[in-house]
Amino acid sequence: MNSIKIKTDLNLKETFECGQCFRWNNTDGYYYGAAYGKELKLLQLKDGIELFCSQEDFESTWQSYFDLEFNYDSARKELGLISPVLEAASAYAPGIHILSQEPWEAICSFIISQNNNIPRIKGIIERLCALFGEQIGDDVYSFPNADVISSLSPEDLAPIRSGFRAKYIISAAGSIARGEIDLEEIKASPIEFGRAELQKIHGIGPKVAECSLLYGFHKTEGFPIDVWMKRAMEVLMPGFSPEDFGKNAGIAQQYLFHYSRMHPEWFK
DNA sequence: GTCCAGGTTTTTA
DNA sequence: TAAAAACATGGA
Repeated sequence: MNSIKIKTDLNLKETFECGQCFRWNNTDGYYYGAAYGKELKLLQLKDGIELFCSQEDFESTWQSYFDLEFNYDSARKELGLISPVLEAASAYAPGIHILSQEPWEAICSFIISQNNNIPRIKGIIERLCALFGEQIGDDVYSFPNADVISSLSPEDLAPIRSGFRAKYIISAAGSIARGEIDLEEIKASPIEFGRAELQKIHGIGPKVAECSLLYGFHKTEGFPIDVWMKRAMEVLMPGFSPEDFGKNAGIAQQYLFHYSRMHPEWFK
């Protein structure tokens, strides 16, 4: 397998473990995962990353998936001017990139995330892929598309143990498979359209919609507010609102979310 | 046994 | 209309 070395500030550990994605795992120093129907193995280098894939796959999929062309350094500098706390949060994990996940995967994953914890979310998604995705490698499966999921019953989903969220997953898949919710149109439209459209889906409220838009549609002005971000804004950024962070609010959100989750003692 | 987890829906007052 | 309870599951 040939590999490609890229010079970048992207840090795999920070990016994969900051709560935006659920399908990447570290084994013996390498990261393994899948997206867009392709598996990938990665290695962190001192001044970049090494991807074990073809040049073609890099250019068609991974370059944009990992947001390698965006200047995070200048975004961090701009955000740092807003407040010292935000400057500290962005310096805490400066290698975080906002991934461009597949829209349906992001929608489905964050439906599963509601009132749930990250290890269990990962387990549910892993079982969902293994049972209903296509095999694309040695014990690696694609994320099952909405058409496949829409034809299932809650009983079919019982083995993934998603609990009360099963009916939401099936309902969302149906809305998308039937074309009632147009993912392409959301991608091409301003974020307000996506917020309204996604919240028409049974089981999607403001927070899951916002996560889907930021992580699945790369709407970087998106600013998901969960229990952590609510506390983080109250304690770390009093007087500020998401609009103060501008077009890179989503990046600010990710820095603050990760910074807060790594310091739970601040919110006791 | 109780509490909590990157919320949302349903029920209740 | 707004606040509280219910929703499945599993680890602490």
